[in-house]
Amino acid sequence: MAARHEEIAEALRRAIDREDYTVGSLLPPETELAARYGVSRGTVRQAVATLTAEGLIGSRQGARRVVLAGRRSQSFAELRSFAQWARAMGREATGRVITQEWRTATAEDRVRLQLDPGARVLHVLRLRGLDGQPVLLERTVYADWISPAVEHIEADCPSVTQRLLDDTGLVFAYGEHVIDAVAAGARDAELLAVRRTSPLLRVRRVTTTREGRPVEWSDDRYRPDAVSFSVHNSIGNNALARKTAE
Amino acid sequence: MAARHEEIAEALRRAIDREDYTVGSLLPPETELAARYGVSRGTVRQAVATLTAEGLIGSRQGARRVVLAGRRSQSFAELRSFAQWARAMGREATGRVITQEWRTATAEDRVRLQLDPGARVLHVLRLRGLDGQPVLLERTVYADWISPAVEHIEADCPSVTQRLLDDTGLVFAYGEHVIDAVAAGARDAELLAVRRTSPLLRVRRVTTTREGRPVEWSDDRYRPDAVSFSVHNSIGNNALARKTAE
DNA sequence: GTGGAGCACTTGTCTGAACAAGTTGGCCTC
DNA sequence: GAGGCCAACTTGTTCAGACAAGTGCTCCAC
Repeated sequence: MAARHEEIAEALRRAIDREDYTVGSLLPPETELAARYGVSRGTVRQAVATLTAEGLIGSRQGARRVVLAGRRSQSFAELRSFAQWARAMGREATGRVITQEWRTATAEDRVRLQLDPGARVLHVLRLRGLDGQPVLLERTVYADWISPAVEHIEADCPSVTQRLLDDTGLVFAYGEHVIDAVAAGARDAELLAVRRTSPLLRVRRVTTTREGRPVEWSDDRYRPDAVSFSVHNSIGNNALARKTAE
Repeated sequence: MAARHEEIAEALRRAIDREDYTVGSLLPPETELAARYGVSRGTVRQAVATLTAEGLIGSRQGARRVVLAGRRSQSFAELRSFAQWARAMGREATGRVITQEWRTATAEDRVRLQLDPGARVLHVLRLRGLDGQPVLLERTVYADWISPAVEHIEADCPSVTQRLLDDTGLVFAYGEHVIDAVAAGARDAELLAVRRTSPLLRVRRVTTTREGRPVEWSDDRYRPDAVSFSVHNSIGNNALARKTAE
């Protein structure tokens, strides 16, 4: 936390948390906040823009900003790492590799991961749990250039993301997620301890490095009684988009 | 489209669409863009910040911005209105009210919609389709102050959002969405023309006005073979958050 | 050739100022 | 009392400049 605008954003978040500003109430004007924190109006605007993007407050020209949400659905709960997310919630994440094998990249793999023809990719089927309960089945395909580092990670490593960061310095920086629902197959049902045909929440995602290079793509299936997703959107900020089947 | 920074954002979007900048390539430096469009660096930064939030480009201090995604998953495809979204995709939206009735607000209704005890709310069950195929079943509860306007809308109105805007000037400005999966019940199955227990994608949402006042909350169930959702997130921008069951 | 130092380049942060545009509430008129 | 107009307030847009901080490349020494 170096930047002044981040400090101010955090101070405002805490104030909302503390209910200094309750849901539905109005935030002070920018000029007042600028004076209070001893910064220029631009810096305050940067701070409140962050909160607006997070969905905590609403903003429109001419009117004072309004507090939209109170409970801080821990937005630092990173989507990047299952283990980091679990720890942030005070839960313990477990992970276990079920199967792991090398295959030649299919046409779909090559498109999603920007690979050359004939590249060898690593397919990993991993079961993940929260406090001992299985909640997520991941079918992940890793790009050829990162697969060797993934291959030798022990089967019960709780955080692959952290492990890759420590070993190779790799950071998962961007992700594209497509969400739908599927019926559990026989394998899914057995591993997740649900009945066959019971509904699962599916997230297909592609993760890329800071440079924009795809690292992995994955078909993740969650037990919907254990995990859900939440998105905030506003008139000027459409993070979530509806899609039709291709 | 009045603001200069929006024009520049749109110009850059089109350039990425046209593949003037291909996926993985680098965007010109801010100073060069500023010179090209005859604006200050701050205005360019506002434009590229928009594209960064949309997930089209990646940004990090010291390095040139990189193009992350090419295909413009029409991000103006509003999440606010099913009908507007369908039209933007060149599809025809239909809607039909199945049941509609007044009830006294439950405790849950009062919390979600910020209502006083004893308020009367309107429950509407609405089936929506794309090009004649049923794809979405909406169970919506409208706040007492807007329900009278909703009550008299004809049963087959294709766009309730548009209708409320025309009739009352109401704008749906903010939304909080929680996404999971459920098995189709008997009623769901019959109306959506799927087998009972087949998986449905469920979105529970609360919509508010520009002033931050809740208008409606809804349990929407989509046929996952027809509709999915997509979200982009990045290291500094977590629109999507994972949640555990309460 | 390998590693490190250094440098040019690029993005991030912040200021202070000015004007545009939308909102809100009060006042005045009819 | 109802309606409309206006003025104060507040957020949105844009500018020009300065410095901080991270990246990536070249070049040099070993």
